[in-house]
Amino acid sequence: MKTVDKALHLLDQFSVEHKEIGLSALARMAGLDKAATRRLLVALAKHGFIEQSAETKKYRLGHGFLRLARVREATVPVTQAAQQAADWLAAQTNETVHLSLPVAGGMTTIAHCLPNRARVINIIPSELLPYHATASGLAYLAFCDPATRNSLLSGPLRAYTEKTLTDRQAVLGDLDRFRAQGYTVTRNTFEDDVSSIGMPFLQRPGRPTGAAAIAVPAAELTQARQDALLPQLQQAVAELEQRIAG
Amino acid sequence: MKTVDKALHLLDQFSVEHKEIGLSALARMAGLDKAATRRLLVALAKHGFIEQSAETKKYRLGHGFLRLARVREATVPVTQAAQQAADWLAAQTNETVHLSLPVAGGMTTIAHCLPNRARVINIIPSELLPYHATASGLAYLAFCDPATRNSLLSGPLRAYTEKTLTDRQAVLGDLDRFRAQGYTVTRNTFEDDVSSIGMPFLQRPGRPTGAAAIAVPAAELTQARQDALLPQLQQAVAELEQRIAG
DNA sequence: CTTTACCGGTTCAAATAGTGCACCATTGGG
DNA sequence: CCCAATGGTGCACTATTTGAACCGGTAAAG
Repeated sequence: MKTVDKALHLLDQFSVEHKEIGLSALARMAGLDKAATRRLLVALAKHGFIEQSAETKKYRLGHGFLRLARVREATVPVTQAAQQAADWLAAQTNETVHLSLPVAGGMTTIAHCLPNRARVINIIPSELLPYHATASGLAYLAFCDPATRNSLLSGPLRAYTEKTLTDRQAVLGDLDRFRAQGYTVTRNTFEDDVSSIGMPFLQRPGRPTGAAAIAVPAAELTQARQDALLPQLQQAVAELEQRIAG
Repeated sequence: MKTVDKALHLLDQFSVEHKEIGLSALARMAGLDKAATRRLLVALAKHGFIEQSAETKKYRLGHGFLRLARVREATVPVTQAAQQAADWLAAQTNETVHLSLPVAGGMTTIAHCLPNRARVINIIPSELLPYHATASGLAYLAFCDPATRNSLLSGPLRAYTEKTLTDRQAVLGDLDRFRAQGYTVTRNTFEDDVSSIGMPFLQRPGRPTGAAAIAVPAAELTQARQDALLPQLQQAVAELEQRIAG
């Protein structure tokens, strides 16, 4: 189904950073011919997944996604449950929390909560969390099936900081360790001075849906702090799994 | 792009009423061959728009929609603005309000608000509002372009109550009247004892995005009541249009 | 006031991708 | 135990998608 692949690949080009894209630009970004791109856009538009700005002639996502997101949320109420989990965990730990789901290129934030204090780790919800450099991404990788893992790790591993692991073998080694201990820890691998503890949440054993993570200023993540945070993260994940199972 | 059409047509089969659908059932519903259906589903699943229940083997919408709905909402914040408009209008009028967007087969509710009193018109948010039988649907039809109108009215016109107009010519005649006066009024055409006043909200002149409607117990919609409600509906729509234009 | 270089959009012969029947292996009533 | 469903697949046949080259228009550069 190469044609469908291409159409959906077009949709993947849109993001909070690229809300509206012109025909030529979109064709270039997706690596497709202009004519093909246009045909695909017309088909997508027919079903409300794409619309074209009348003045700029640029394309943007259509309202079709609102309806289907509602249906999806009625089917598996993750977003709602995730927000509850985030709020609870942030209140318990007094740290920044975020929950994310896997998409191509990284994990996307679906819920987050900042604690009530002055110095906190901020979160940019639109930013994709790379798989190899974040506690959330690694948590997902560690527990997903090997085929998915290999495909997600197939691209080049960018170094976000000096501490980012860019060697595939080293990452895979870490993943084994993480899988054994049931959670992930990263220190300054995505942003300097930020450490994180991550844990996947599963729909059923061996099938991770997404990941939860607590982000802490690097200096504050002592062994004692980590030991204190872990059970709380575990409890939040357990309750979330309960809620999305039904 | 017939292939893309078919793939998207599959997605249209899913609704709050049909959250999970088996392969054969889905093929039947969409009027496609089983093999073709499966190939399309696999392609959709690859991009996170479909997932398969491991136990029942049935298919359901994937999490891809959550992400893209977020992007869409960041692009054109209709849902948020619509909810504000619904809340304001319900408070002003002390009546039930709902805002909806056009999709295949009817208008889908994106925001609604019930007033603070005992006897109210209830709303089932997942229910599609048929174009020819509701104030919202007619409001959209009256102001959209003729080609869209014809295609939306092309199917058989079901009689929901004794008062539902099922003659295409009669509906078109009403639409002309509605377009002239700028709003729609329906009396018991979708549910008995419910009257509604509807109005489209436009992205730009001649381009309706969706519709707002006030639902009132039929006996209460006197001429005086209608005259009182109309300016409030107008104001709510005007403010909503302001907010979604930027 | 050209010239150049984009842009969105369209065309049609050539190449490729999608089709759907017939066929499994399972599952669950009657 | 059988029949009628289900989900899933292989393959000869055929319809669809492709993309270089092409418009006409606009905007900045010479």
